[in-house]
Amino acid sequence: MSSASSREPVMADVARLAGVSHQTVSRVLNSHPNVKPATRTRVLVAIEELGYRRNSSARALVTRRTSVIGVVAFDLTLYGPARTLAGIEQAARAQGYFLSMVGLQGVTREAMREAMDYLAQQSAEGCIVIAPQRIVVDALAELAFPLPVVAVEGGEAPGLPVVCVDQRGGARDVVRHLLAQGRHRTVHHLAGPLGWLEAEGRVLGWRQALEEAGRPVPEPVYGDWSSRSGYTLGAQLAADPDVSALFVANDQMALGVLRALAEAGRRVPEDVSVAGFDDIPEAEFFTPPLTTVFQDFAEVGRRSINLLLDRIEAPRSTEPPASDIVPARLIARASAP
Amino acid sequence: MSSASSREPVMADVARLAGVSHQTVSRVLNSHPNVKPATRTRVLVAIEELGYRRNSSARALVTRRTSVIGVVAFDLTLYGPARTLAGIEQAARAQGYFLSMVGLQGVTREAMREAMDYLAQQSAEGCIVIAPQRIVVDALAELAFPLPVVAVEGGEAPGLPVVCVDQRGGARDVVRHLLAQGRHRTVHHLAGPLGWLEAEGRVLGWRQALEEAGRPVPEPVYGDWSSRSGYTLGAQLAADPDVSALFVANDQMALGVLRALAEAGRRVPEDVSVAGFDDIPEAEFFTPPLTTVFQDFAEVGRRSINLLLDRIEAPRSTEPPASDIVPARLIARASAP
DNA sequence: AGCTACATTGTTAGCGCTAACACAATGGGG
DNA sequence: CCCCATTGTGTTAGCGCTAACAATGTAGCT
Repeated sequence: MSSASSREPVMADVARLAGVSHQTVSRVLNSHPNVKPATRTRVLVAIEELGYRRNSSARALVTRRTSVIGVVAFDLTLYGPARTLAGIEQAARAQGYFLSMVGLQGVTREAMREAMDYLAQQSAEGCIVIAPQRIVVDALAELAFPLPVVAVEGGEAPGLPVVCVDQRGGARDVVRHLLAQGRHRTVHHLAGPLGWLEAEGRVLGWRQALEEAGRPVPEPVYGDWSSRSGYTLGAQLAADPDVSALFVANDQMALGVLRALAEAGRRVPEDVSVAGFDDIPEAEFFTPPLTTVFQDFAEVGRRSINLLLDRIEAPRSTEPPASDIVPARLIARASAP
Repeated sequence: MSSASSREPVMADVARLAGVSHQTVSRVLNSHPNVKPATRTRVLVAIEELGYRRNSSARALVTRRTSVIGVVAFDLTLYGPARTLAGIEQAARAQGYFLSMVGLQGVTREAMREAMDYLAQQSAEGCIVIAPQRIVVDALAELAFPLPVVAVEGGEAPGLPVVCVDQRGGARDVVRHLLAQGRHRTVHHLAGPLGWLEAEGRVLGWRQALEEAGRPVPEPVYGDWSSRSGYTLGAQLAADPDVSALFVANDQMALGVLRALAEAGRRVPEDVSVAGFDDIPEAEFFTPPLTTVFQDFAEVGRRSINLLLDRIEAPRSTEPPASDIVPARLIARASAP
């Protein structure tokens, strides 16, 4: 390897050792065509010997490309966002991009602008926003940002490229599955919080499936994604004898619901059928195992990087922003067989 | 704001508009002392007017500081890492650093080296590794890396600065709590996978508490953190009439255990007391609510950034690497009251 | 031989910024 | 009224790299 030296080696050091000009070293590093194989080898040997690494700042300065992509996320302890981030990270790395993380300090226009400023400060080339709330998507569509943006899990948004899972289709499938049991007059819905696009999509799908089947559409109840809210609201629903099938907007809330139903003495699935959404790894081990909807977040991450890179490579494309919808998949388990 | 121009404004543009030299603009931006207030104002106005933003690459090139900190994480869908990352992100931003995410492609020396190379390529100034496996910490301690490193959740590691939660203390508290009920001869342990430092710490604390109390120490059973493994191994433990108190190494596995016990007809806590570890938000809504141990991951994130920044500011400090242990807190609930 | 075409390498000029120094302009103290 | 310290500002020289062009060499053809 390299002998300890006072400063990191630079291109000129490699050039000297290889007996070429620094430009030839640059050519080797950038895979330019016209370098004699023998020369290339000498350069590579010199690089290895010195443990040389190209200075990314100098490179970015002259090429005007930082290879940095920003990711803005609101809450990574939620299953979906964490999973999506993992998918994004892998896809970005595979394409030679670096990922810069920014947490959103609150769900406001102001926080959104702040996060974007922060990324612009780093000269990020583009940005993926994992923020499933309507207000964030609206802010994104309104404010003109200095860099290309792709929203993830944003439902349909006007004038904004979006990648998301087909919430509506997933919800429709669940409700159809519940109705197909043949013993429910209708399906009640414990929805996610208002203002969340995923929650809205699931409400839409649920309603559509009921209307399609000519069933009454009860008023949905709104939780906040947490098991706690599932428990509290589940207790109310458990007290309502009309409730015999329940579609809960995510698995965490469904956990709380299962608990509330158990406490109320209503058996699942004998008395009440319950279905969730997300297929978190724990869902299979709820009491009873939860029927739910699987979302391929890794795929969402991959597609969002692709969409973003398209926009980065073709900066002023006149095409309208494309959106990309990943299908959901019903997973039937004992809570609603 | 700014009028549309063919290229982004640079410092010289601001200087021209403010009628000063570009160096004065630089002084204003870097809060140098000797700038007349009137001049400073003129410069700030010009910056605002042009929508000027300093080029971070150029700045990094000359200062030799990128303000980038790398975070290497293995699996962000685990509760602890996701939480820790959030803490790190906030602390880093507050200190003016950017965060670059790298996923570890596997738990090997090779993957570790690869991740570090990737960060070195970006000229990250330092790096926090969220990797709770022994092999990763060993690799970290052995390989000499080109940048300062802090490990998180690494237990005690020789020659490596580490921030972690007091696993041992937390485990000890749980076991003491279970024994204090007065109706258990001993406490069985469903441990985390071998090779995970957190798992090892919890085994140590569990054993210590039992020995302290003069109780027999049964052979621990090893799971893999997943609810599935908790369910499978829980079924075995449920069949053993000696098992009346069970300390499970994390909440996810505890969920599986609760299910297995329920299926085996053993009531919790009447027949078997169960305790977990982590205090995931769902734990309160298990059936029954789970006694567990809270870990302050946000604090862990904060402290790890502080430790890393210390090492970055004082590059060749001769002091041995400091470690930092965050206390754990027992949360008693119905599963082991 | 002489000329063109092309492959290969070197030379030069920045990218946008900060550090170091140079140079006014000021303001007491002798 | 000069001297020197202090304050404010401008000038210059890079940081390490790539793009553009210039300068070789080398082969193929007439």
